Amino acid sequence: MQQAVQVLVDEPAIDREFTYLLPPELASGRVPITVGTIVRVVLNRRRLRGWVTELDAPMRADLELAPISSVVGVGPPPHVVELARWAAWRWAGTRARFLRTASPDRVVKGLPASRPVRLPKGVSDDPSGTPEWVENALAAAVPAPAGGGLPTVVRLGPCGDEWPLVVEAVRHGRSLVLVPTVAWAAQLVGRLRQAGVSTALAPRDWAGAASAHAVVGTRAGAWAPSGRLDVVVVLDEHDEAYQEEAAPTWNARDVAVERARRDGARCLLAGPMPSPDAVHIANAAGGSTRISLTTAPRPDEREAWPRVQIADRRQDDPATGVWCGEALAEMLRSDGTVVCVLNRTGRARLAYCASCGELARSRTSGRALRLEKQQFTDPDSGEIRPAVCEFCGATKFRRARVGVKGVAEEMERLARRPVIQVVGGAAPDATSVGTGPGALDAGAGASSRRRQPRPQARQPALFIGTEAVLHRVPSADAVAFVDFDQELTAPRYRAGEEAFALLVRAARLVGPRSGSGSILVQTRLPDHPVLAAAAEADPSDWLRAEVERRSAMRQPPAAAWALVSGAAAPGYVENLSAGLHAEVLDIAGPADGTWRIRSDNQNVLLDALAAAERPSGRLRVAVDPLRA
DNA sequence: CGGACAAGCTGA
DNA sequence: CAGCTTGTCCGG
Repeated sequence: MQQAVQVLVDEPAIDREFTYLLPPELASGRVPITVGTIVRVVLNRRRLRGWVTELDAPMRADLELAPISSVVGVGPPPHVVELARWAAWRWAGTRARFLRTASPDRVVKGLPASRPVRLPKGVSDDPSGTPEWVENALAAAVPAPAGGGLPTVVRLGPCGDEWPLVVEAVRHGRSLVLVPTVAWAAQLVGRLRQAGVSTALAPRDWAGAASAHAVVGTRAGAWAPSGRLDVVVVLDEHDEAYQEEAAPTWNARDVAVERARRDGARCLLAGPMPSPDAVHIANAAGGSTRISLTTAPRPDEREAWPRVQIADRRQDDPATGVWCGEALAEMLRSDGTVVCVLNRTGRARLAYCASCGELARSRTSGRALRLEKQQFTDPDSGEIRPAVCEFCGATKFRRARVGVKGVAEEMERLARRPVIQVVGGAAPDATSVGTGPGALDAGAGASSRRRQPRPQARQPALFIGTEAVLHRVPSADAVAFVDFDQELTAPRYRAGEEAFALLVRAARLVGPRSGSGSILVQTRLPDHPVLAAAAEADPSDWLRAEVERRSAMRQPPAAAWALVSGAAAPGYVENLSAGLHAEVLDIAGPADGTWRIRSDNQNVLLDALAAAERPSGRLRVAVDPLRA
């Protein structure tokens, strides 16, 4: 009698399993047939790839089963196939999408034999020893039996050394370490190997990850084919690089946390600024119990932040310059490497009081108000009120409006040296097209020769650019944010978090407090919690306020959101509102063809999304997207 | 998704 | 009513 297996075809639009016969010659071939094995099948005259999802599927007497055409190669191990099932629920996507991410990009015919676990002897010889707080962090992350453990949040300054944490992790067993960039991953892999730890870079060395003691990976690394893990570490867990922008909007940190939970592994969410999401995850399922937080000792954390100088623009005479205050002017005249950041979005229109300099902001959300014809418009509530300064009662306002190009030209005159403009795609590693970096010659704005600026750390230079500049320039003596209010008041619920992340990046460019580097922030909101946190090298107060605000405004992670759009959206939303828990769903829309479904309980939302029937046609469901 | 097949529209 | 478009269904 022939064996039959279930196969999930690699066609997200189909998202169904089919039964196929497994011919004996394929069952005993070179590639072992397990759950996850990648096969080729014919479905409706089309040849498709697919994954085996079940061995020994029941025979179907009612139809003539087709055989599997061929075995392509090794696929994700069974527990990762299960993880993909969970992720499909968690982000309202199809399993095929996740299994693709979890599969090797080239055919793998066999895995290397699992090497005997060799604990890193070399690293334990480190004369300085393991810092006590690192030991505490690992100890705090002891997994509860039966996968009930919660992650520990670990806080260390932006220039702090994460190496002891990584060493301590691999010492505790088989580890998965996630980092936001390939460069960082490669550097960690090299260091671990040098220390004698068998290490694979995921997802690049897919097959190697199956047997390595330590796996270091970027976003897709969360899907590495490792066996049962003992420790999961996510470095810079706040970094947006972990989140997939296209639907399904999955986040590698969250996948890693779930993986740790399933394996009963210790889980550490580390970084200089714990994200509200991490706090939520570590916060015993949203209850009010205290979160597990380990921080580097205060002196260490303080040392790991550079000095942050806050230039209060309210006190500057507007006549001296629209974009440049005294402190910045002085910094520009210095002869070190200076990086100026200006996220010029032409649409950002800020208004500030002509007499006291205070920025006009919404009382509820803190977002910048729009000034139109002597009236303020609140971008959140749509409320309109007369333009009167809340602080001094004056009625005259000025508009702040600055762009990279104009500033670059003035900056050259001021600094008396060439300014290198770096404007590019927002994605740090993406090759930018069109607006690629080019050098500006002094005075001449229109240099026709465009070339990559190979930023040399040795040679002092003056850079200006959008936040992309923080990804391109490796180090600097100073970083200046020309107009930080734009970041602080951007019309996105994560604006504060993103602004803080920029300061973290800047901190890494200029180095720790004991060095000579510094950050300068021009602002009309000098008391903003984000700025206070960076200046004090302590994000505690900011985090507390941010978590409270998200909770009060029912924003993620306090509430779960799903944005639904596409041709099939109207029918799908109708099915949702007719569903079982419709009364606890908050359905709003459509606005620009997009509905927003909200619930205070994530499980309720996700179960409802999964239960509602999807009409045929294009449908995009984005769960907790970054921008909403 | 993409092929099959049915139902609807058009023009000589 | 052939010849074409448009829509719905379904796959092992």
